[in-house]
Amino acid sequence: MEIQITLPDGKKKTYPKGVTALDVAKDISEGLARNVLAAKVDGNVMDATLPINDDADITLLTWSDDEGKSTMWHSSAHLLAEALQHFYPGIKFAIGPPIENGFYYDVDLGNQQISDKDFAKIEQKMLELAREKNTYIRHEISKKDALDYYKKKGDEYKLELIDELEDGTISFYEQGGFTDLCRGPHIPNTGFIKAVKLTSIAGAYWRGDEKNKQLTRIYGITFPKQKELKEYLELLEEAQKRDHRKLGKEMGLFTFSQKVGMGLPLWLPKGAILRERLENFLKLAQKKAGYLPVITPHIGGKELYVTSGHYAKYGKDSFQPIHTPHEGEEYLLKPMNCPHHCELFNAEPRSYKDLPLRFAEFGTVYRYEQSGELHGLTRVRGFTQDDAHIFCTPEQVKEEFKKVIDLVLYIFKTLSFDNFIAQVSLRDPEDREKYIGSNENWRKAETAIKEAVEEAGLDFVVEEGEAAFYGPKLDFMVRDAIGRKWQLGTIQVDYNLPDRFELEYVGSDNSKHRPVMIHRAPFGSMERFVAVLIEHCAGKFPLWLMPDQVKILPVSDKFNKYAQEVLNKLNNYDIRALVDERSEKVGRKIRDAEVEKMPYMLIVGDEEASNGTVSVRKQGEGDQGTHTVDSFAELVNNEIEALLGN
RNA sequence: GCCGAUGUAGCUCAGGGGUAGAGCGCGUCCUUGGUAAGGACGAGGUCAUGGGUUCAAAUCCCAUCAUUGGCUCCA
Repeated sequence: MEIQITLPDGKKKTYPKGVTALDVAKDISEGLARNVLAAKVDGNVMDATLPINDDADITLLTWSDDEGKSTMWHSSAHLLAEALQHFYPGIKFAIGPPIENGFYYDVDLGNQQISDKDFAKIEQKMLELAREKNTYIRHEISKKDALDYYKKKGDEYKLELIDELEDGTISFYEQGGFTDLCRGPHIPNTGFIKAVKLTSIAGAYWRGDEKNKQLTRIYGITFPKQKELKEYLELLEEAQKRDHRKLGKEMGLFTFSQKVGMGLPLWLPKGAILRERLENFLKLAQKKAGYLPVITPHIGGKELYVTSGHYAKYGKDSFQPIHTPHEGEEYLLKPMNCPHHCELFNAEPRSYKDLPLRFAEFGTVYRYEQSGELHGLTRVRGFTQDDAHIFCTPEQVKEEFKKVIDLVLYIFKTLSFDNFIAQVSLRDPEDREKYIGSNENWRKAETAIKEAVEEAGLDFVVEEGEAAFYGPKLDFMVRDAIGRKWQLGTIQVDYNLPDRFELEYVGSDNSKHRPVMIHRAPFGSMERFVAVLIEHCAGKFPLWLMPDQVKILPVSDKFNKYAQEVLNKLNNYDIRALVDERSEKVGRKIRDAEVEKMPYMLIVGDEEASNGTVSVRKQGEGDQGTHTVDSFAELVNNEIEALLGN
């Protein structure tokens, strides 16, 4: 019996039935066969060593394929388990999947302890086992036998997993002296793993539920070449240099104080200037887009949040109410601006002619976050949202939504954020209880978002179960220096709050109607946005955002006076400059200015002072020749205008 | 909140049961310079906090606090 194998380039070849992907690879070239980690057969990733019995499309997966990498990391998790089993008798295994950068295994060590000091010996053992080139052998096994195996081992985690599997679909994988419940696929043998690095150790709850027992999670990563591990570690190191916490400190942008409280950032002058520029930039864009400014207080009466539904949902997990000393009133620190904005809408009778009504506010909100979750400026307890709420008719929703998408994209483009992910977050179809509002409204909102996103031509991913409890949303996600995903901009459709606050407008038919609300924040929060911006540009902000744009470097003390004259002139042009008056050589002043990422340096000495000029040096680019102060100012302002696209 | 790690000068970090260390930064003085580090001298620390062990603790032990890597959560 022969079968036909179709390769990705469309080439068809005939092989005897039962041929393996590895055989096919060997047929193509020995070199390829040495690099095949797994195979995709009719769209399913499987072991390269399994027989293929029917005509099939196959793709051979190597290290250059994401699926090849994750197969190897999955196999690496098994290898880690085998090594752990060697050192920690009685260890129980939970789950050990591949992840984006490597893999982990969750284990229950019983009374034994493990720490990162043990990593070296575990890594060595893994490499030793890898060198044995043990094959990963797949065993199809009956549910009963699977259960018996783990009953004997006393591993309740695997038993729980098997319990949920259907008989006939269960497989074990065995390599060397280790057998694990596993769907697969795996690499042919452990020999592909040439470099191993265990990266961290952490607690993780069994099945991700904090009510369950906490297991020990060991993270690691492996590579087929030692060199690649080295490169990866260097990359990590580079990324850490961009960490906004480090750069924020170095550049004097923000700080924290124990006395003020954890998760409550303090903006230093330079950071405040940066943030102010961002705010002004957005304010201008919003003004053009028809937003109206509003201002609301930092606290709100408890009833406000009872009405909005937030009290029932988050009351217990918020900063607790503030009580007035004599009247016994209760106020909450505002965790969001929308209830206040609803009351602004309600302040006057509204006509359909007023809609869409767009209320914008840089509103500072306070949310209780668990202490362990706080992180630099990306996860804080007090932050300022670039918030706005659009009140519109149901017919206007899609159009307004699209306009907001345009605004977000304009902002991202201006700041050259290009590698964001647009994520449409919908309800969890399994768990309707989590959400408030009618099915009808949810369906309307979800449809409006999907249509708006499609019409805007945006690439997006859909995540079920990620919606806010009151409505679906479109989030713009970006990654930070260490690869973590953060939500920046967000746009959310809400049919719920207008109901709860009984918002109404008079339609053209002279009867009352309920408006729809769109919550939106292009930056998300100023804190998080600045954090991501810092990491994105490694502290080299666009010129218009730089807290200090120009440093004037007198060649010697004798020219400090002329430097001050230049400074005054630049101030008149609204250029933020300062003078390096230290008694240092100009080479030193240049170096320091370069290191602190000063966009422009103006060297002034005898020649410049007598001609009323400056010698211009651009950060990272070097000498730009001599300019008059006026022409330099023009140059800077032109550059800024070009960046802002005005 | 839970599990792990860390906490020494303004910053980055070394050290380690018996006078507290380096580099950078900072200050003073010398030098007055031309496109990425001039020189000399100096100031700065109850070694996170509180207990314990010890003749003696920054060092060992315990607790607390903070920071940090994860987990859970995230309007």
